[in-house]
Amino acid sequence: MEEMVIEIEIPDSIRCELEEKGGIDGIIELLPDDQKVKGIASIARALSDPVRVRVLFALCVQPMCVCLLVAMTGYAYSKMSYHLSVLKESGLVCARQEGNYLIYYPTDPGRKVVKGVEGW
Amino acid sequence: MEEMVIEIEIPDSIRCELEEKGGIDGIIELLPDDQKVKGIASIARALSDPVRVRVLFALCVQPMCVCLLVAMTGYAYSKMSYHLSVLKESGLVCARQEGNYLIYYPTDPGRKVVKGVEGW
DNA sequence: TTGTGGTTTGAAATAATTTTGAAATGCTAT
DNA sequence: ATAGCATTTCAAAATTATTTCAAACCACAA
Repeated sequence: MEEMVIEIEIPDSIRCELEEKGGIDGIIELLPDDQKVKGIASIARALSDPVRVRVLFALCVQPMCVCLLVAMTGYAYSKMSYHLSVLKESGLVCARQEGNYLIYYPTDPGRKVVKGVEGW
Repeated sequence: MEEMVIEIEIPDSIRCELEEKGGIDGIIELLPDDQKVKGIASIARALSDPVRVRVLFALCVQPMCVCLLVAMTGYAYSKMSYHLSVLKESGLVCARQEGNYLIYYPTDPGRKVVKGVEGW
């Protein structure tokens, strides 16, 4: 059981508050773990492009095939496909095949994220 | 008052659901407007790096000067400074000067975003 | 089997983000 | 002034993301 020592110089107001919380190590324990942090960053990255935000919201209104998304946005197929793949890899959307068509729709996490983000 | 016409071929299941919602234009009306979409994407972009997620969360535990953040993470000053500037430009954090030190802390939107994101 | 329509993939070009270390800034005390 | 410390800024390098177009793939129908 080692004593906690803060080696660096910082303003008193902060040192005081910091020591109450167990110093740097105390703060670190209050933070989400590495995996959680990476998960948050990776979902945020998936949402970091307006095209993908729009597509994800649209899919929450109703599932759509790629051609419909293309018609709605005016983007090229390959561009849409790229952004869909980013959303899919992040786990926010998935797809089912229906004949010739691939129909994309939000996953449960995808819907939850949209709900949360609407308040931003 | 024009009649709504959908020009493209899509699976019946989707065409049906789509027409109930007023076609493509109906969907578009249900979507957040351009500014809102860009705002969401820009906040998400600020959170799209694990360094920034960790820093924002840490600042929510308590305000910190840069040297403390550097001590906590082990990153170089210039790197930390860069990520803080991204967070600041996105409006998630701000800073006050205290003597020689710059003390960063979350804005209200910053705290709200952290709350929302904890559930992801 | 051949064709057709919907979708993805690949590679090349471009653009944006991140890292790094050195130099600059700005505050504070001497 | 000058010096010292905390922080930012700059420019170059490294990395990653995005766009584009052509080619490939896949399910289906003739």
